[in-house]
Amino acid sequence: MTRSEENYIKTIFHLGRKGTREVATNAIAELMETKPSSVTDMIKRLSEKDLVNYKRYQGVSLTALGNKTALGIIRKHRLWEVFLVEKLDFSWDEVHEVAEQLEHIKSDKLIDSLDRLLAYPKFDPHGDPIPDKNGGFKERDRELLSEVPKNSVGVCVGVKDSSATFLKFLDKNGIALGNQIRVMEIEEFDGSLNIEIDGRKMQISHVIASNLYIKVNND
Amino acid sequence: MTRSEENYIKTIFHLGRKGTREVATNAIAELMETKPSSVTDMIKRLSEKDLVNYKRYQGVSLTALGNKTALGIIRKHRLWEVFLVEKLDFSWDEVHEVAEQLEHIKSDKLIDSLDRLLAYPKFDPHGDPIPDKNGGFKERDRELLSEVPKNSVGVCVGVKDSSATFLKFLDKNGIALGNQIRVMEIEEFDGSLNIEIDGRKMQISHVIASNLYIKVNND
DNA sequence: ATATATTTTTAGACAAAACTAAAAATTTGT
DNA sequence: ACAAATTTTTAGTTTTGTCTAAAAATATAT
Ligand SMILES: [Mn+2]
Ligand SMILES: [Mn+2]
Ligand SMILES: [Mn+2]
Ligand SMILES: [Mn+2]
Repeated sequence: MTRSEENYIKTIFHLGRKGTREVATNAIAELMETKPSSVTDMIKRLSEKDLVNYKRYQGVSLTALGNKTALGIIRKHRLWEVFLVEKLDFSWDEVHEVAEQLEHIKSDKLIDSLDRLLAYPKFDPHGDPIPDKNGGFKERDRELLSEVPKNSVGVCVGVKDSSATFLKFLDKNGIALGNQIRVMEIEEFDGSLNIEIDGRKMQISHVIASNLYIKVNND
Repeated sequence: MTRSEENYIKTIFHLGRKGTREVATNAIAELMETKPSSVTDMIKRLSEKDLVNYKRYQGVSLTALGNKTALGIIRKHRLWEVFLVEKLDFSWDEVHEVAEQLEHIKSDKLIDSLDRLLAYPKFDPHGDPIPDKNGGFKERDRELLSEVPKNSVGVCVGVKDSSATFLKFLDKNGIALGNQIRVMEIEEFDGSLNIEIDGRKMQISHVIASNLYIKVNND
């Protein structure tokens, strides 16, 4: 598989999770910053190789083989992200770009050894689950901070938007994965929240809250 | 720079070390397992980018920029080889193939952090020197085992042929970098050697001896 | 010195992956 | 239901990097 094919497969996988079963040509083009005509060309090649199901004008979905391929790439991407943070002291806003390159390195032994070196991590630096060798992974039980009721208590376990700008914003405001969070007040007017995070009180906008995942303590 | 351009630059660098100043089109083609016509095409592109000096039919050589580029790639290649051996328990015959891929990853921060993680190694698993950030490196003082006189004593510091087959042969016969070597006898007839290696006596053929570098103890 | 052999370059083709512009199919609005 | 808007596909180019076959330059051998 070429690098480009792998990137398409990964994008189709991500778009297939959210939203509808069949992924639209335009959606792929937009996410990959390419043109719809290029997407159509590539989809045909992928269809030829039995990685996607494709009927023209009907959108595209991954075959079983395509799905397995996608999970393999995502496993590599996320393991490399952990490596960069844990072993090379990268910050969580710097890892994605490099992982985009590293995810295409082909060597089973390499990725298995990396997994062992990192002590088989289950989640990447953004709180996203890492598929195991066989592509299996459990989506962690979590909710957007913007969706939980007042007085909820939990721990911050992930980000929805993992852009560098958002992550740096969180750093600046001392918000990190693992922090204890209590929702003190939800402002009707603009949806902003008063929270207590690791003992410290602060106010965050609705936009911020809708990009933070927490695991609620259910007693 | 594209991956392919980088591979050409690296090959021209290696061929330029040994042998003559100007590198022949055919030599590049042979080493890269490609056709001479493809080489000519690429050389023109590299010349356009000021990475090589080229006058048709006169062979090719690296410019200052090309040289610096080559050293950067070789630095990455060798650091990754050290990483694979030291951190991921690869054997020295397994690292080259993966390093061929990893050497093309683009991130200064990545390679500097890797260098730090590995404690700034000076040599790769095959005894080849690792250029520093600025492309500087000192070729270690060493000689082929086949060229030193009888009774020489020294330490094994590198291999000339670093193919997996040769390296596995060395493993099988318990020969490794760092071993103490004494040349007991040189057989006139076939150039084979009787050596004592880490206290153990053995006989090795001329071919083997001419692919092992030793640093002779000069007293 | 001249014919022969070797090396290198050119010319023309091809595949991958992208693009633009235009056509075709589908969806939406009234 | 039908026109308009949107989405998707096709057709035709482009760039990178490769190839084969043929031509040109250089090296070698008698
Ligand atoms: Mn990422
Ligand atoms: Mn991630
Ligand atoms: Mn190597
Ligand atoms: Mn090496």
